[in-house]
Amino acid sequence: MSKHLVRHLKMQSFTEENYLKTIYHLSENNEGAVQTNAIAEKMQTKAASVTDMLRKLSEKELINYKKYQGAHLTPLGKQTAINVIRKHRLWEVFLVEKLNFKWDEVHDIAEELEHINSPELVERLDEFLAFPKNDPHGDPIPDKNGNFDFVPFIKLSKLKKDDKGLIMGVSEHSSAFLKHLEKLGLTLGKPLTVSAINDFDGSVEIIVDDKKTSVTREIAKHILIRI
Amino acid sequence: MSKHLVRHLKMQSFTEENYLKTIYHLSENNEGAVQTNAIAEKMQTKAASVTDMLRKLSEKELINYKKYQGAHLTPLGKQTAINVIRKHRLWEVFLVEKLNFKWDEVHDIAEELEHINSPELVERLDEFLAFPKNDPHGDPIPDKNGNFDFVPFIKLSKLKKDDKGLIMGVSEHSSAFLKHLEKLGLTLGKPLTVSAINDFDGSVEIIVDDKKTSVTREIAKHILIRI
DNA sequence: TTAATTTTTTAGATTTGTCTAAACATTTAG
DNA sequence: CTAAATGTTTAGACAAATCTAAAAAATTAA
Repeated sequence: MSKHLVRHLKMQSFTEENYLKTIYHLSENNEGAVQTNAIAEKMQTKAASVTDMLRKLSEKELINYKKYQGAHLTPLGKQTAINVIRKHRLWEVFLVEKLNFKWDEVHDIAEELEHINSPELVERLDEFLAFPKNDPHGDPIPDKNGNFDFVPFIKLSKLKKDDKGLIMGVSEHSSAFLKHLEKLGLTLGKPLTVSAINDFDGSVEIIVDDKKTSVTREIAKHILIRI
Repeated sequence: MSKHLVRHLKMQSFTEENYLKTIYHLSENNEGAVQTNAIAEKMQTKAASVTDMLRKLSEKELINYKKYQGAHLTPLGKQTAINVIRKHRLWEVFLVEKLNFKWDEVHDIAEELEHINSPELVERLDEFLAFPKNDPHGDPIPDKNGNFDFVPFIKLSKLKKDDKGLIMGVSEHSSAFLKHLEKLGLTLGKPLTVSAINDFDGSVEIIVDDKKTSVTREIAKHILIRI
């Protein structure tokens, strides 16, 4: 890594930050230690590379790690991860609100911007954007102390016939997925009603804007609803 | 360098981009080949490291380089350098105009932002900022084709007694330098008159806002004037 | 509870960008 | 026009992050 990127005191490389972020996301769902292979898969790398990095992060006291036992974040590592996530989501808001990008175009750019290291920049950006609570995909933006404004939600795939709700977010950020939702009129804040659930394949039939449409069970799992 | 930063087709690392930018700036003043030591000094690195990098950039056809003969940019290398400079200056405008940073606070942050790789982002940022012609230090911002809107200027150190002009820019971006100018009321666009030049040390006495002040010859060299 | 399978780690290489020390070229001065 | 000084390159090493192939540990299943 070039010396030109080296930061001030708590130096974390882009790569280290990406590992911490991945470990954070993987421990969001199932509590407990995060496994080497799970990290490798998420980061599109090899288990051997992950092992090397886990040892390094452990030496820096960013994670707790013992051989064959997986990893979990220390308070310092968690704080670092949340800060990267905060930056990612704030930049996404900027890209959509100020530069008129669509919600399916911002993920990759934010992956780069999230590593810019300037606490002052983050706070001023937050202010410029009027302290947004959620990013363009509905994900909560942690405040400067790392606290999330937690809003409970249910996966669309868990709803029953005749349940109603608002689309609050998505748990998949790929451009293909988001474009598909857009085509079906499924955007943030939209009210919907479940009109039927297909016994055979679990696909969900919904009514949005008075129009009937249907999504596969796989897609329904990634649509987050507030009832 | 992490694979997470790897760009699309014409992949240039941050380091490579910084070398190209430095070579560009060094060839702005004195035409001809840029010397190894000059690059090493500007980049705060060693001549041996520069030699290695020059060979690499030469293989990628970003510079022309022959042993002991220095380097100069190929059209491709020049285009790459100008694009980095364009991004740097646009981000500086953003930081000052939108996030209310002072002109002496933006250089280091822009050094990071200039490497974000998204042509779409740059064009949208340019539009968002209403296509600015100059950055907060007066430097011209190349357009998307790499063309500069060239405005001729003279260094304050070259003016004679009773010459009048406008402050159009600065050729030194350190916070200390810029804060000093600010304290003297020397900001962009300010009209000034040279009231005297000190024979002994070359320092320049000027009148700004009807107040008499004085700058050393070294400082005067970095203040750019349009008569 | 041994055997098969999966997961994880180790060993050894590779790439990028850097360094120091020493050798080699070029330029400048006497 | 040599000799000294300056500038540049080579050689060899190192740290970060990655890889493949093989070994070791843990888990699952018969």
